[in-house]
Amino acid sequence: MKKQQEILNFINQKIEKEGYSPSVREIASAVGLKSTSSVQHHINNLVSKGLLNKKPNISRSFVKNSPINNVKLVPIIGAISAGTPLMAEENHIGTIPIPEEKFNKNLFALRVSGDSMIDAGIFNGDTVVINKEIEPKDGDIGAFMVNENEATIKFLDTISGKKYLIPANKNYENILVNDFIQPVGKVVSLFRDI
Amino acid sequence: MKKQQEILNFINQKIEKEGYSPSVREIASAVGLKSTSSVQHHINNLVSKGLLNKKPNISRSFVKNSPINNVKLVPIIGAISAGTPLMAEENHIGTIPIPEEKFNKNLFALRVSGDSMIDAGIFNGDTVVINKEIEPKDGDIGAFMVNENEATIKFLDTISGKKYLIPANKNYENILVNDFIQPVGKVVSLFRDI
DNA sequence: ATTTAAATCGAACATTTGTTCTAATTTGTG
DNA sequence: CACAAATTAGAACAAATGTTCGATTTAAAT
Repeated sequence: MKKQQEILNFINQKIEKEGYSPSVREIASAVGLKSTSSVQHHINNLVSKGLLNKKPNISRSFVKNSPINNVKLVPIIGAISAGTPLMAEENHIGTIPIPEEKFNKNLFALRVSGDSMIDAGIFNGDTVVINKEIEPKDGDIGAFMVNENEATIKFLDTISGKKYLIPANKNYENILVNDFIQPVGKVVSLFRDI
Repeated sequence: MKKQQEILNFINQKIEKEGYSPSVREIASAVGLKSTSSVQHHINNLVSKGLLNKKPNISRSFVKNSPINNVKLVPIIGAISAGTPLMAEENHIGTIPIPEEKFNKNLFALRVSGDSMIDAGIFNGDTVVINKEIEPKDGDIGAFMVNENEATIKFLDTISGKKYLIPANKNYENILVNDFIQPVGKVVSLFRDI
């Protein structure tokens, strides 16, 4: 019973460390068994218990059942160079890991520049994740293209019948939404290195 | 040149989808090559270019060079129940993905409760990542055990020769550091769902 | 068209590898 | 101790697999 756990640990550890599965003989020598059939015996038990995944007759086909597979990477957009579209490859300055349950294909991340949202706890240098599928509604924090090349993070709200981009910093003015301001998506997460 | 990309894509795709590497023959039939040596030829090129990792003479030992492998999971600590140590399993309320370059074994995450650090942009419900290896210095934001069961996030600083935990909210008082207050680590990252 | 280089093929070989079978050994139980 | 069950060992085998070599075809360059 303890050998099975030992085998399971070694398999996961090997995949984690080396990037590929161990062979039955590598397992045998790692856990101190002299016969491959002893390993096979435990493997069969682990598989029938659902604790281990493998394909029959295929070498090194153990599959790691680790939560690390439930992570997706989202591109981070940095400075937007003139004329290039927002999501262009040359604007990507990194990636950010996102748990899969929050993930969909229309997420991306934006490096925040400036302190116009400081009262909302969004600081210069922070990274915000934006869901392009959700159009920001009144009261939401959204990302907007204010001209062809510049993206900004602001609250959206309606004041006396007109839509405004509203900074969270009294030193900045509200911006009346005109036809040249286009919503990109809703801000859904925030990351900061301290 | 295009075949090499095709092979690389198939390998990564296979690992991503199945969880283990393809064999040379599986690659051959997937990309439409009739000889294993043709595949071998391209594999050698890819390896010497540094675009592919594999161990010689070991089957299915291709290593996916995807950035998703460079992600580690860090436990999130929620409410600390009475009497249980900070890192006890029962306090873990989730995990948070962290890029590997920032990762070391002494990271964990804490769900922030309260608004005492609101002026530092740390809000109620945020998740902060704490490095237990770094003892917070003056000016740093750190996590501290204020009694056996309660952790708090505060600035640390020295005022007229005495150490204080300093909230970032004028509605809260500074806390004089006594023997019952122990540093846990330095706050290094912050995550927020919006 | 001629030459050169690159890509592909076909076959073969030596290991590696998963699997099976039976026997020996250890462990647990009454 | 005696017995049954679980674990391990040993050997063997067929299939899978990585690799190499020389020949052939294809593509590129002169």
